[in-house]
Amino acid sequence: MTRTSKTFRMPEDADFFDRVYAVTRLIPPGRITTYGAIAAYIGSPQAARTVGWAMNASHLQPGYIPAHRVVNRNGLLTGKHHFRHPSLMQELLESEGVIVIDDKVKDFAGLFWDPSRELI
DNA sequence: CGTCTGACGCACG
DNA sequence: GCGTGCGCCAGAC
Repeated sequence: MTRTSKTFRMPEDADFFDRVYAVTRLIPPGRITTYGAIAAYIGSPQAARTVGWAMNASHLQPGYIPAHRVVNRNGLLTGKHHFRHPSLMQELLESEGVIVIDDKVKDFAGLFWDPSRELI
């Protein structure tokens, strides 16, 4: 029997940013998701932009937040300029086996990790 | 308090 | 395929 989803309970009192970070931490290495998918999962399907804003402050949060695993809906590494070096986002992804060509994730569909589908 | 700016995404022309 | 406008949430000024 294959288990493709994991149980996960979002803290009731978590604010928007905390919810974003909670989901982002659950993205498995070598997989990717999108700003919009995270926004939709935490109940604000039109707040993809705000998810990006949250990523901008992710390095100030306690613990490790794999922000490099979040790309835009086309698989583009739109957040690369916010890492210590513009190439770091791609390097982190490639270290996990993700191929990036021209700032775009290869096999985006196959690597896409949708919290709405993976988390219960 | 008003206004602008985003690591977005969608509708529309 | 490209430009424009808007909602979403938060922070800067």
